[in-house]
Amino acid sequence: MDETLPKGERTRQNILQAAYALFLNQGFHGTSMRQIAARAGLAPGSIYNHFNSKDAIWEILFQERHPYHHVLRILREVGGDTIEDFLRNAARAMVYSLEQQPDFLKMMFIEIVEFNGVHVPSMVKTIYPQILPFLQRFISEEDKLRDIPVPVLFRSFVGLFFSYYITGLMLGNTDLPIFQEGSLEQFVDIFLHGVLKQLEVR
Amino acid sequence: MDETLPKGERTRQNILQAAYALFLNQGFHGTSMRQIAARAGLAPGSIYNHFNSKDAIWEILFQERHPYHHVLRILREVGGDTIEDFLRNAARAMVYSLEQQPDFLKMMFIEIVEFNGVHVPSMVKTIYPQILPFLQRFISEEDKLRDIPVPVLFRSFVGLFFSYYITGLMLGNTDLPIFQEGSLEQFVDIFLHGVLKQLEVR
DNA sequence: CCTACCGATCGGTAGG
DNA sequence: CCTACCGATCGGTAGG
Repeated sequence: MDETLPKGERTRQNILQAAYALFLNQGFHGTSMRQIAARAGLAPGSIYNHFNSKDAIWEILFQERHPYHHVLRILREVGGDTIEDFLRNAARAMVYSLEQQPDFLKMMFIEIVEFNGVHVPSMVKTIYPQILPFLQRFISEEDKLRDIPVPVLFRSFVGLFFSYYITGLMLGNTDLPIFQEGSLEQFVDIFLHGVLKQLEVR
Repeated sequence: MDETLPKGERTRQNILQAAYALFLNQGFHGTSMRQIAARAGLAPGSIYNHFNSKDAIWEILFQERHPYHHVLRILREVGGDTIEDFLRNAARAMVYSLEQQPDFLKMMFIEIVEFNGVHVPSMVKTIYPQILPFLQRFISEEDKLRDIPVPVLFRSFVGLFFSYYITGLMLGNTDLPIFQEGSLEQFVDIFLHGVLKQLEVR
């Protein structure tokens, strides 16, 4: 934890970090304020010096730690001369992220299961301007792409990782052949082949 | 409700139906036994004549109403001369199901968010034999398919609907152009193009 | 003696 | 930031 922060802000961050870890593991309603306080090293009532309610903690976390921050950062940082390279590199970066913190997509699932998505519209308003540059990138290379609306392309690409994540969890930690290493690379390959007019021979 | 059932069984089914509806709307920990009882037309304590605990209710529901029943029934019932027709018909049936009961995939999200997937492995054991015939179908038409492991194909197809569902919720009920009618048809089109060696001209 | 269920209440914990 | 505590409600069980 950053020692240079004012003490109050440090405590606030401790609470957020504790809540984030607990919510991802137990869900929102499965986590008590007492658990959060204990993990943050506080007395139960002290959280309310920093947040008005349990819901308020979720609202902050959903804004500040929504997976879209991570996904957009990846999309911004990866290079690629062609749209194909760009998508492959982005997918590879997503694989790496999912390995590093396998649960970071869970934020979205918690919002849907426990809040019925009530915080989603305002989040979309925030995201939308940040998505436009990438839609632009698809549009600028439209000649290489099949005739599919660009927003659908983008949605389909993002959906790929949810598809991979949820089916992975559905298959569980079984040894069935259906669950094998490298599947995501193959998911991406199916997507690229489905989206590009022609694929380079590789 | 079936009047021919013995009264005890009828009550049991009322409880399961009430719990199912409430869990899909509020999540597991967000639903109280009292709410379930009220919706089933019972006194709060009476549930315990039929189930030992709240968890026991979830375990039954996760077994009996898991989306895989629905998905496998669709796959069994739809026809199609070619693998392409089969996949398109199956996808169309899934679209219809998602329109009729938009939340039926939520079961899986609740299990992941609120139970960390502890009930998944035993469910997979039950499913696996029922999946094999469809894998077989892919294998029998392998000559029409690109060189992708069949289990990955199947997983990718199932994942398509989760991808569509979750990105739909992420986009919320906004009027943004990214969310448009017919997107799922286009998702399926991308998948088919990504999976088939050649697509019929249409 | 069984089932299905009641009103009331158990020990603990929820958010505040 | 803590201790102490509230109104209410939690999941689960009592006797009849």
